[in-house]
Amino acid sequence: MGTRRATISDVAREAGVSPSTASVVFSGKAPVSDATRERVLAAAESLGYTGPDPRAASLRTGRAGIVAVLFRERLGAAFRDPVNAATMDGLSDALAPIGAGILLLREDDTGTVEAAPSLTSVPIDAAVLLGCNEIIRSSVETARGRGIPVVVIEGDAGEDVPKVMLDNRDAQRTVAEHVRSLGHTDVSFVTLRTDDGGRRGFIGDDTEILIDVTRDRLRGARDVFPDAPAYAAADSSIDEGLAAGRVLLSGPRPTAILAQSDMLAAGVIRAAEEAGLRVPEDLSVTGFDGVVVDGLAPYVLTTMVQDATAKGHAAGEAVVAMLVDRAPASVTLTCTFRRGNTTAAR
Amino acid sequence: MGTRRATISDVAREAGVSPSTASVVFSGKAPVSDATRERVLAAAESLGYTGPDPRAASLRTGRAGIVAVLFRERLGAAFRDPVNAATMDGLSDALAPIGAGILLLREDDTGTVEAAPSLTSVPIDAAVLLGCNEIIRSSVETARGRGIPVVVIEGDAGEDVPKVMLDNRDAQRTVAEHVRSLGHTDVSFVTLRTDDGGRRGFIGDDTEILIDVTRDRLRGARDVFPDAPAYAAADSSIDEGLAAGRVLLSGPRPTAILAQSDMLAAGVIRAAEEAGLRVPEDLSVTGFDGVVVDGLAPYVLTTMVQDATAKGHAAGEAVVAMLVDRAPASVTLTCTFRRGNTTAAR
DNA sequence: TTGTATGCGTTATCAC
DNA sequence: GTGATAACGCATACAA
Repeated sequence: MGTRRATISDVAREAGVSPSTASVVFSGKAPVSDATRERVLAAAESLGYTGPDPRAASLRTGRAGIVAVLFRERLGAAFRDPVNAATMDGLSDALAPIGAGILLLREDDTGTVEAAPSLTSVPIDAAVLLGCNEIIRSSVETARGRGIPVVVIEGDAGEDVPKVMLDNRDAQRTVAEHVRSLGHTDVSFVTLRTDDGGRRGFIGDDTEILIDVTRDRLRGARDVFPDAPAYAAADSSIDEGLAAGRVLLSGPRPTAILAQSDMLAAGVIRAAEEAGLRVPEDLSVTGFDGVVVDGLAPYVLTTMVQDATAKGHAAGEAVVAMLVDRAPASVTLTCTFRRGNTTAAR
Repeated sequence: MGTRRATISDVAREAGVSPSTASVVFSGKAPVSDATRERVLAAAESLGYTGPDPRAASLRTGRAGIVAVLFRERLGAAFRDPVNAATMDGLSDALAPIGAGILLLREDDTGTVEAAPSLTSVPIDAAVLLGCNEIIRSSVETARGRGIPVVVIEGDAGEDVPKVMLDNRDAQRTVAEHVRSLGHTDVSFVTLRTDDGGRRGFIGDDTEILIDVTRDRLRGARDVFPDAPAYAAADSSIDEGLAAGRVLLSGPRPTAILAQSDMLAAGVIRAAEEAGLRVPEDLSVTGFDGVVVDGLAPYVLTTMVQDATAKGHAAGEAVVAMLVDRAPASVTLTCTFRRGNTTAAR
């Protein structure tokens, strides 16, 4: 038992071939006669050798077969959000051709830089930054310092970092214009989180918003309703939307509420029902994302539909491009307006 | 530009020290005088060296700082399930002390073994198998063949593979007994998926169930109601529960429906509302998991509460134990009964 | 088609 | 506290 694990050299020796020949048998990078292949495989079998050690191979080839995705939040929280989940699906698909695994990295909330595995301590070929903000931005420098390709989703990390963007501001403006065209003037907003802490409450100045998506969508809404109050939720969930809705419906009542996500909008609708208001007759509600909100039927949200899977896919393709030395493309995806049954004329 | 990236030897030379000393400066594994540390750090800075290459380090140390989690499903689907998400949270926390990242691996549905990164082609220190079934079980052999420690969550992979189990059968029996004690005799079940395909429909024999959790919970329910019909959902979601509920409420109507997850139970409740039934007066509904179902209020499900975070945490601790050569513990977590307001006497 | 030689970048060990 | 040396296991250029 204390015997050391067989290496490819051991296999080669056992098979009576050179290490390079044995290597080729496993990598398939050069033709090998059937006879030798057989012998090598048999030798491997008899020695309990199950293939090249990925650690050694990655040192040699410079490829680890791993792409890191960097999150701000706790991993669980990150995935409960259907938009993130879809993004991961798309990323995973786009990465399949190069056979790269996805490594989840969580930017240390605690500041215990030592213990946290980070872009620098783990073998990766590329990194995808999701939900970029001021803090995460420094990771870009770290990664690029090591020559690791980086792609940013919905964030800006400088000129030469490929990004996958969404037309958040324009899209939110589109919804807002729809609402205005219905005659609404008393409008309130429910926004996504404004910082990593996830504090709830009314937002004064949008400079206090540290998260790009939140800020951009709010600006789009303010393009149409400059003075409408905005209430920040702690995260994108129905329950947060419910809480926000309760607050917004308790004072002087708006006739429309624009939420920055469908989950939040669903919560706002519940708050309205709770207050005895009918949607859309008494209150119009809009969302953002176009995700399927489990259990929201019969409501169909008026919302901007984004293709989160495509977002992940585009990021994955950019990664693949960089890894094969092609120029990666920055893309901006656009949302499409979907009129549901949650908005009506005033 | 074409110049090669600096190595630790370059830094050492620049600083006028030996490579081993430079190494120690970065690893902190041995005392170094302040003066030399300064010089090394300065040299690194000037050469743009940002620390040891993880690939080379992992070859040398035998540690990659990565723990793989193997899923059956698409990544996105895997995480939308709140139980999985919580499990990942727990795992991530338990792994934090050793600073390991989490690598998502999806067992290839396609059979394209070549392209898919798998336990054998990627540098990992340990693997966690989630939602074990017959297919995934072979992965255990693969991993163990390479000397990679493996932990299984809710599955059995043989005597010497540590597992984190849940008392699924006992727990489901507990709920069933509660329902029976309320006087119910006409009962139906809604189960989790029975195989990777996720087909809907009534289940005949439980030998056709390939997923351990589903089979165990069903057995617990059958311990109390041996002849109750069981309808399999395609996955654990409110919408699937709604579909199943519609089917079960369209024929001879049961007075109670036992669902194998809270999400499914929530859907069943919607189906009941849709059919004009009051819960729990006309129909008792139970769930499983004890997760927060976003937007289900004012209902509080009668359910078995499992600590999914603890499950992930236990798996993580087992991994850590194995990595430091301690004997890992197999644990069985137990669920606790929670009486909500969705069950009532017949 | 097969073999030989070399180095990928690091760190553990030991001696000083 | 510091330095010399030897692996770690493999893949590739090149020669045969």
